[in-house]
Amino acid sequence: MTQMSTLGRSHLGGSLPWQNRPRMETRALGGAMECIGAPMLFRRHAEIYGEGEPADYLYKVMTGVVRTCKVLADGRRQVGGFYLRGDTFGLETGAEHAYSAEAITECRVLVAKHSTLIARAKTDHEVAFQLWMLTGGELRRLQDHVLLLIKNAPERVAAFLLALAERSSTGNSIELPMSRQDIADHLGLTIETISRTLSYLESIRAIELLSARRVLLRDRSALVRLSA
Amino acid sequence: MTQMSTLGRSHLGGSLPWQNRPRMETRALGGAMECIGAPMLFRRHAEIYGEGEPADYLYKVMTGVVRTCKVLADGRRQVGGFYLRGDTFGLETGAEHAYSAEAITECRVLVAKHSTLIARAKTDHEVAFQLWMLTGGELRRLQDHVLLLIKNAPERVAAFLLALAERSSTGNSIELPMSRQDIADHLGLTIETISRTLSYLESIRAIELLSARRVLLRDRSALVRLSA
DNA sequence: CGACCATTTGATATGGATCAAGCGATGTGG
DNA sequence: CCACATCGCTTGATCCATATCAAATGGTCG
Repeated sequence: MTQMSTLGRSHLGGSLPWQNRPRMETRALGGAMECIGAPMLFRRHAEIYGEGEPADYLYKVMTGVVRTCKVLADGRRQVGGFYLRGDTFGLETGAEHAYSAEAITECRVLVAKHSTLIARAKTDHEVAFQLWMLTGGELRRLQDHVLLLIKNAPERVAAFLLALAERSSTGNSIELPMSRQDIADHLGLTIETISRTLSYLESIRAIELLSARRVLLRDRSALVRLSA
Repeated sequence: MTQMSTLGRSHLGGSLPWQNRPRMETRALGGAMECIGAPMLFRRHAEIYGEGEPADYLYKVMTGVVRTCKVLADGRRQVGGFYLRGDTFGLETGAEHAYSAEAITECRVLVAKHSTLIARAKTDHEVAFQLWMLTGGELRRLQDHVLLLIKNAPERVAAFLLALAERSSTGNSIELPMSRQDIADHLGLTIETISRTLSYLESIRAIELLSARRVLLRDRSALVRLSA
């Protein structure tokens, strides 16, 4: 709460390292994000906003990877999702952020004031529609995630790898910018199970572990079959 | 798909058993649902719409209970949610229903054409806002559900009972209109585990099983503690 | 080179699934 | 009115997938 206002002031007020606004590929919000979004830089592991803080801003990843998390009273953590280049996060229909958001890698992010977008939405139906669609997209992602959470470990990991490959669209070799712990907390498993399952997938030649953070999908159909 | 159009025609076209439109308690959609919604009756276990069918209608429960489900290829079923009186379901931002919907009990439901609401939303910001809020509410429900799915069995069941009590607001004695299988498929457990967990909760005096389908919450704080 | 942290691998424990039987309501036909 | 079938639920016994505990390995950065 307190930190968010600090964040808002310091980040948006300070001089920024790259004043030239990046060109955008997506048409979400009819370019509103690009028009009114202020660029910000977050370093690795920096908190972008905290759970329960006022949801005053909407964010869009330009470069880097962001995770959203929620921590239960006893320390268990749920990673709600990973946001890659082009993804929007932090959009809420309530007053507060339901999850916190943290930069997994150094990140460039566009930030738009929520109230400004709402004001626009009142006159521009397209903006209103896009806000709705963003929430709807997030809803669909969560529906898929619920389905994932009732599956077994190989199914979850296979589905995760396929989804990540789909989104990062970098061919068959995908980078895992997040730690095993992040993946585990996202899939509702432990780091040991993630590691073992990746080893298992390698043993059946579905993937190859080029390094801990780089995976080669060598048999997508096997992964699809596995992901049930 | 095919069935939906059939449903659309037959249900909306036929003469209805209760022509006097019910009075409504909620202000969702600024009363649009009440103005343009056609009343429909579904009997126990009737399918309201199927997964993958065109999402042409939006529904609101007047009486009875509805469940939404998704069935995986291998038969595993996920019950997405239970919808009680006053709840809206079937709202999609995509073209198709992500889940199917079925009446758990005999149900009276208001049905509004999706395209009509969209058309209204273009001129009436309030309607646009309410549609967004409905999707946002569903999103928040799903976020909570994801959190629930990473907990253990007693935590899940306790949280489920508390949430149901909250929503049905019928004091400490709550009715379970859904079967153990429905609850199990909602919480990602088996009927045996649901049954055992309820027995366990009774053994620690947190609840009392008045009958299989009626539960007395006799120690809410214990349930809250358990639900972590 | 050495310290540190992330990841992997191994051994064991355990919560919930599975398999199986019993029980209690509700309904049906004799 | 009762015998009996059915269905949903409960309870018991056992199994198994994943968690937990523990140690080894490897990669990174000073």
